[in-house]
Amino acid sequence: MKTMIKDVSKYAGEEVTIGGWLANKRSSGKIAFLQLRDGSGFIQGVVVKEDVGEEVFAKAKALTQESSLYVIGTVQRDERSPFGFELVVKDIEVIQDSKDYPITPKAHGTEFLMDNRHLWLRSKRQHALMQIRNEIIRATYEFFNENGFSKVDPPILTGSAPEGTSELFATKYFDEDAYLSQSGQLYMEAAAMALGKVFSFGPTFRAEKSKTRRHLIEFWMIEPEMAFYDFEDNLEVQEQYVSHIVQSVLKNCPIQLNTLGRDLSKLEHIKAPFPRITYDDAIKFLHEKGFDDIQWGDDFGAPHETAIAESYDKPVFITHYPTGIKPFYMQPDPNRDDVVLCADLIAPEGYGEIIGGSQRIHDYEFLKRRIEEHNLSMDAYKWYLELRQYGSVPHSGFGLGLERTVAWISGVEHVRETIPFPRLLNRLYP
RNA sequence: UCCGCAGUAGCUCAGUGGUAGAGCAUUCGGCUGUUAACCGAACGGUCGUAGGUUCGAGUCCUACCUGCGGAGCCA
Repeated sequence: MKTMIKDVSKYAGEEVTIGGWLANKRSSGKIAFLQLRDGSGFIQGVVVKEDVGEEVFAKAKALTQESSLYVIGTVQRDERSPFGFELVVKDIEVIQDSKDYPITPKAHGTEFLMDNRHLWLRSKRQHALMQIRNEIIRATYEFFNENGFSKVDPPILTGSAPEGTSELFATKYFDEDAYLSQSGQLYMEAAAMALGKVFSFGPTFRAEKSKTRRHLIEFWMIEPEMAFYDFEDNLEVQEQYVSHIVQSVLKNCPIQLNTLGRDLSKLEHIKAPFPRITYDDAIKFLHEKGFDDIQWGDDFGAPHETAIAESYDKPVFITHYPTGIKPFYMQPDPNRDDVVLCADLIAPEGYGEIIGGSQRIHDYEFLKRRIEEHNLSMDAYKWYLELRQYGSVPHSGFGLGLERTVAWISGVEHVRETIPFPRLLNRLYP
């Protein structure tokens, strides 16, 4: 059994064997420094010529970037290492000699790195991002499992197009038209009527020609749905969930956040409750700020969202949007039917909307009327309407975009680095 | 789809109408508890594509291709 780098602190003073790759090397006539990685972490191996002899030292000097190898050595505490430990190398066994590794230890452009995404993932920065992504996923399962939710998997292939086909990826289901899912929400509503509190975690596809740092063609969404939860209950789940994942990353990924140079003071205070502002007040606020390009009834653009988010140091809920700019299934405010019981959660620092959620209409006749008003196919929504015929209850849910959340917590500019193999407007390779 | 920026060595870039350059990578040599190590040498080019202006184009003009940033739309 090989020792994992992340566990070496348990083996101080002992001899271990590590299976890994050479990330980089600095060598000379008398001493060589091997930057080793094994997937679990990074550590420096030190090869001293007078201790290992000519043969092993020559082997160390000849090592090339990203060669795979077994390294046998003694774990030693050393204050010069940012990690606290080094490996004093005794012997090296090369598994495969790597030639001309494309990603050199110097600056590279985005296009080149994206063309080499399969190799770029090995870098310290990308490794840190993938581990933070994994921690957010782990903390998501932890949060929902501990709070009585069941994970339910909605289908990815769907039949008729729910809300217009322009942003859907069309495919064939034998002889029928089919589309890749752009949201599992409607299915999750059905699941909530069966299991009470449910959440999904899966891919989502949007055939939008979006070209910004916040957009992917294929991205992952977490969609909880809760029976008997009203609008207010929904917001409380959201702020507790987001607080939980931020605090989990702070607790379990300190090395990764440090690798990324993340300012921890921007994350430490992210705890429920989160501030709220109504759409009405947000419009007033924007007018006071000098935005005269937006009127009541318009949806916010990215600059508007950023301006609102900048006046808070936590994520902020924007609530009660006009009915006309939101989907047909959202429950109107009982006090005024020109706004709906919905909220978007806007992340700080300009990362944009990370959650969209609402209370859903549970009255059969009303929902049916809404479907008609939106000129949607009654056949396609037959099963969805039936949820309101057989024991309908008030219920709410939301969807969180994983990559935007990873980008915000990690502090990286672009969502393309937060998913292993991003699908972008002009990228399907590798 | 619209607006803006870019494309020169494997990579990152400089080159301001007159002989194609540097750093990194690679190879060879030197040297050091090194931190994108450093020093010396070698190797490395259809200047995105097509056309045009000019005695002469990497450089100026036109079109196209590709990428990046942003908008719209959204998570």
